[in-house]
Amino acid sequence: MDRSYRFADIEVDVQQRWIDADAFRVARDEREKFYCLSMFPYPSGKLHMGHVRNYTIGDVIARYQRMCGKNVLQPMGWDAFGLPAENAAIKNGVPPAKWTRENIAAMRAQLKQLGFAYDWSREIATCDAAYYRWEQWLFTKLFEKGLVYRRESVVNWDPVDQTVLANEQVVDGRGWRSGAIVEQRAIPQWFARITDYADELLDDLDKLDGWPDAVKTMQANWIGRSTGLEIDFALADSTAGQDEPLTVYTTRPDTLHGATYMALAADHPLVAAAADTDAELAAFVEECRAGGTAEAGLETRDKKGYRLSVEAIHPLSGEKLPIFAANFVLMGYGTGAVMSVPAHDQRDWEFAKAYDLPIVSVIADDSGAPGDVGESAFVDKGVLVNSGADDGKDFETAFNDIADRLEARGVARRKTQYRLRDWGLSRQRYWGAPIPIIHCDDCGPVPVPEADLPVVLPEDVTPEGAGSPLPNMPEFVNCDCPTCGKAAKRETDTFDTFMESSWYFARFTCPDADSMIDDRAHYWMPVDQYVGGVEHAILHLLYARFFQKLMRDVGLAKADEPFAALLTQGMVLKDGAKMSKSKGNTVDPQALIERYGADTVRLFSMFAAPPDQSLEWSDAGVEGAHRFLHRLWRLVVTHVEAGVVAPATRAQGEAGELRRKLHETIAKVGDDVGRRHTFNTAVAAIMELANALGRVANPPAAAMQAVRQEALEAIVRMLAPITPHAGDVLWRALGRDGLLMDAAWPRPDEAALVRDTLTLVVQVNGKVRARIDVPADADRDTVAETALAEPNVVRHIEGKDLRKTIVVPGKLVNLVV
RNA sequence: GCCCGGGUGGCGGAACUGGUAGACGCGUCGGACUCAAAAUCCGAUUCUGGUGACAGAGUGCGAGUUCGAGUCUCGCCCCGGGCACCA
Repeated sequence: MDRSYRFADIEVDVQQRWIDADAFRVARDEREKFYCLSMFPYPSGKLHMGHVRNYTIGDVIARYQRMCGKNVLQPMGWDAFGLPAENAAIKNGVPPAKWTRENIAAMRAQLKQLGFAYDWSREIATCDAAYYRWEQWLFTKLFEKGLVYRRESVVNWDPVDQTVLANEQVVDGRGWRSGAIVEQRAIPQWFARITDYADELLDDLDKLDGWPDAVKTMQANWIGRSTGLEIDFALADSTAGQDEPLTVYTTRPDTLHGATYMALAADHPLVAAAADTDAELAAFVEECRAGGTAEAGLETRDKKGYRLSVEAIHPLSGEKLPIFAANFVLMGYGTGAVMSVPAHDQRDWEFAKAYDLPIVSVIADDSGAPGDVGESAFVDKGVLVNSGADDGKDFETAFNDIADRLEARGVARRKTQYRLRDWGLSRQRYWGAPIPIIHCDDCGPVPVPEADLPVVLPEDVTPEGAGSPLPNMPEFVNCDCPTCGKAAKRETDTFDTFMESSWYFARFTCPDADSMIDDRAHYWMPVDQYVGGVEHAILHLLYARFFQKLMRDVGLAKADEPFAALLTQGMVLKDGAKMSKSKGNTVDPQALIERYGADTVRLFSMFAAPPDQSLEWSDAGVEGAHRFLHRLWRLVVTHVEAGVVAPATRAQGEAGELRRKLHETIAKVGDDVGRRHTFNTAVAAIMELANALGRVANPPAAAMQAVRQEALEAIVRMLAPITPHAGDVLWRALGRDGLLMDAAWPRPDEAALVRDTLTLVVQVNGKVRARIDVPADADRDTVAETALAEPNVVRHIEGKDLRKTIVVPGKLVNLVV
């Protein structure tokens, strides 16, 4: 073998061996399957370190499972529709399709250089009509089932560029190009009834044992199921020209006695009606519409209100309550009206302070007195006070008694509500999948018939400025109504790009199917391990779970959930900040691969941090990883020159000690890689073992040479998922045939793990004072006696009473004096 | 504002179920090899005091539970992710 580690030649040669063996192409067979999937990338140009980290994690898991004997599917594709392609088109005058496909080619080449074990025969690009036709098809099925519908909804409107902006394009309430104050504008858009699935999406989280609790909690909170009461507040008079009561929803009807005012969204019908005759109110409503639709912006701006001339009637006391139009109540949530209980809700409290409204505490604290609301709201649940006949009741009793009374009068209804809103699918964009709808003056919106699918997006188009070019393309827009045959107009909005990423995992199982998916999905699904950025913890993962259930309910899929296990990867940082072009702190993986090789880049990515935490980039750390590979290479060279031998199966003395270290390492690394996914500690353990091997005198005695052979074979196999190229060459140097990736993952020899003595820690009052060696089978009394005989222990307990002796078997002794 | 994470040496991190804080790597310092340098190898490296054995302090801050807390509880501070049209 080559005495020095020449990564460049090695990586090209080994990758060619994989290609020659067609090593990653998989099909259904009798073995246990394992579907390992990393979130596919948006083809933005070239790979960044976040991609490298993500795909290395996935590849390590896939290769590990393969060595454990499973039939492993690991595919790769491209989430190819999206906003950046349009921005690039405007900037460079290149059609988004061309830009996107060139990026895909560049990034595919980089992924191949990194040696990821993908079955490239399954590659998907979501901008291909062969792919998106099936989500168009599903949309028409959902239309038939009533699971999609059209209604008005607000968007960010740039009044200067005359276009709809994404939230990302609204900076401090202004359009990113024009600088104009962004307005909210309502336009008709398509929605999917994800709220019909809210209960199942929430309840099925319990089935996802392989998901991080943090992600499940975030999803549960996002869905936000609550039980409460919908209450009607009659208006005090009809001067506003409206007799409909104001309906509010509350989870705290026990605080109803403390309601002192009402707050309405600026676009609530009652506000709109009042604004017709009140110019000042109309101006306030305009002001509320400025600054975009993003929730973070709406929630953080100063709370403002405008008092209407109408008043509401409290349903219990009959008192008149003032009504405000308020900028913090949103029409999109619930009913667009809230009952305000300033004593027991912090936001209501702040508004009441600002507008000098009464704050009445109606919930007692632990002492039985009304909760103190002088400095802030008292939000705990408790016993009612200042509540007339309801005084003294606890939350549950008060909730039920008040609900019963109001329901009997027909002015309230118990209701389960969700924070989750229906999924808006429409985008006023060019580079996306066309929504397969035809608008007919007579028939209304008509889905495109299956035979006419796909609705193909014209690709030889370069958007030149703000707005989609599609509405200005008569050849795309003009068509005939599928129902009545009259001239009609095609829908020009495209789908939200989350549509494409909501089912690609299923399509990978059968990329050439002549239906959306076929029964190959029944074999491969669900994904056994999904790997991707934590930033997708809510939206992408929720939509994908929803789609899986939709595909199940149209009879295509069997699995209820798409991803059995999930690993959320942390960010890649440099100098404590996320790598980004704007910060100028990016590291180009390409340069690193050329300088150190793919194996070093992969090794550093796995070693520098646990996968679910952020990773701080370090050039020196990469050097360290590279150095280790050189050291390992030399270790194998030294060993091979001393002679390749049969690996040991038992050993005594010094060789036995080393062999125990080896099998302890095998046990730890298997657990770290297979169960914990803490690749950093697995690498550290392998480095420790390699350090121990480096201390073996050379040339060694026969018994030691056999253990070293066993150890090096184990190290090469344990590193195989992380550094597959160097490993493959070393595997053959050690006298083994075949592809390393098909070698069996090493298993610990239990017999080698046995110890006859253990080292225990002796503490006095919880502080370590000595260490003792005791027989592994020593009983508690023997251990305690040995501990008490230690000179340094004696010093610390002399002249004091021994009050307690705690013996933790195998760990420590704590003497309490 | 709301939801979810994180905070440990000079740096990245380890300590998995409440039981030796700092594994492994980087950096730094010292040594070996060399005419010299690079590479490589050996040793030291949380801080304070001490020649030393050892002693004291120490895991963002402040309380608490416990024989024992980086780990559990409560209250803060700071950083990161998400908030429905970035993907």
